[in-house]
Amino acid sequence: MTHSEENYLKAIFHLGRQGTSAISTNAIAEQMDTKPSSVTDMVKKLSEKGLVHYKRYQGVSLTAAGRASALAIVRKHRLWEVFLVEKLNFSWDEVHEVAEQLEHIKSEKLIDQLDRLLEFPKYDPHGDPIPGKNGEFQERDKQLLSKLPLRAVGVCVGVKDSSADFLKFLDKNNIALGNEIEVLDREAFDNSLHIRVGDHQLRVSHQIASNLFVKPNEH
Amino acid sequence: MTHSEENYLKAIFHLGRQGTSAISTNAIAEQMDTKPSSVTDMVKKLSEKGLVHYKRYQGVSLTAAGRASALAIVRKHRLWEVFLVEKLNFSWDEVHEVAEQLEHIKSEKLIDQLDRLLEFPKYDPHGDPIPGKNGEFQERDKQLLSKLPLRAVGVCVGVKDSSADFLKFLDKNNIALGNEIEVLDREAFDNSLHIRVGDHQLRVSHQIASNLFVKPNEH
DNA sequence: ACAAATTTTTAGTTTTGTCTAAATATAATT
DNA sequence: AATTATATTTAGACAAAACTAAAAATTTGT
Repeated sequence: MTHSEENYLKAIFHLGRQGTSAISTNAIAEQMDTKPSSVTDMVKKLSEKGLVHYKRYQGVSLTAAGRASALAIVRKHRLWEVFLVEKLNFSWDEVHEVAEQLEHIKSEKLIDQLDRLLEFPKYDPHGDPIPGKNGEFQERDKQLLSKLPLRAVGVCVGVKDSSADFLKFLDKNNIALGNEIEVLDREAFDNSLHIRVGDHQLRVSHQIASNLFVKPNEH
Repeated sequence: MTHSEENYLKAIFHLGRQGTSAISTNAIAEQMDTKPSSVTDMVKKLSEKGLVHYKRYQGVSLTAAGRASALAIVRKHRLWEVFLVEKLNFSWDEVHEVAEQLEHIKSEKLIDQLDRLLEFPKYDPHGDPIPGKNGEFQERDKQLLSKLPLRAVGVCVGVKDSSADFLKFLDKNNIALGNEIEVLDREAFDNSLHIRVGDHQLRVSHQIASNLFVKPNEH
């Protein structure tokens, strides 16, 4: 499988996670920063290889084989991200670009051993789950910070937007995965929040709060 | 720079290490398992980019810029080989194929940090020197085992042929980098050697002995 | 339900890196 | 030095993956 084919499968997989219907040509083109006509070409090719279901004008979806391939790529991408952060001192806003390259390296032993070196991590540096060898993975029990009720306490477990800008903002404000977050107050006017992160407090806009995942404390 | 361009530069660099004259189109084609006409095409392109000196029918050599690029690739290749052996339990006959892929990953921070993680190794798993960030490296003081005089003692520091077959042979016979080797006897008829490796003894053919580098003990 | 707007596909072109087959230059042999 | 052999380059073609512009299908709006 070529790099390009892998990138298409990954994009289709990610689009499929959001809305669950058939994926449109235009959506793929936008996600991949390419032209719809290029998508049509590639989708035909993937269809002939049995990796996607495709009828013209009807959108695309992954076959079982396509989904398995996509999960294998996501697995590699996320394991490499963990490696970069844990072993090579990358910050979480720096990993994506390099992992996009590393995810295409072909060697089963490489990935198995990387998994072992990292002690079989379950989540990547953005809190997203890492599929296992057979593609199995469970989404973590998480909620957007913006959905948390007043006085609720949770642990920061992930981000929805993983753009460098957002991640740098979090770094700058000392918000990291694993931090305890409490909702102290909510401003009715603009839905901004007053929160406690560990032992410091700050105000965050609704936009920030609706891109941060927390695992709510039970009790 | 594309993967293909990088592979050509690396091949030209390696050919240049053996004989020091201009490199022929055919030699490059053979090294890269491609056709001479393809080499001509690529060499023209590299020449336009200022990476090689080229006059038609006159062979090729690296410019300073081309040499620097080649050294950067060799550096990456060899650092990845160390990583695979030291951190991921690869054996020295398994590393080449995967390192060929990893060497093309583009990220300066990645390589700097990998270098640090591995504690700035000077040699790769085959005993070849790893160029520094600025391309500087010194060939180790080494000799072919076949050139060693009777009774001489040396330390195994590298291989000339790094094919999987040869490396597997060495593994099978418990010969590894760092082992002490002594030449006990030489058979005049076929130049085969009776040697001691650490605390075991064996006979090796001239062909084996002329592909194994040792650092002769001073004394 | 029909026209307008949008989405998707087709047709034809480009670039990169490869190839084959033919032509040309260099090297070797007698 | 002429001829043969070998090495190298040119010319033309192809596959992959992208693009543009135009055509066709679908969806939307009234």
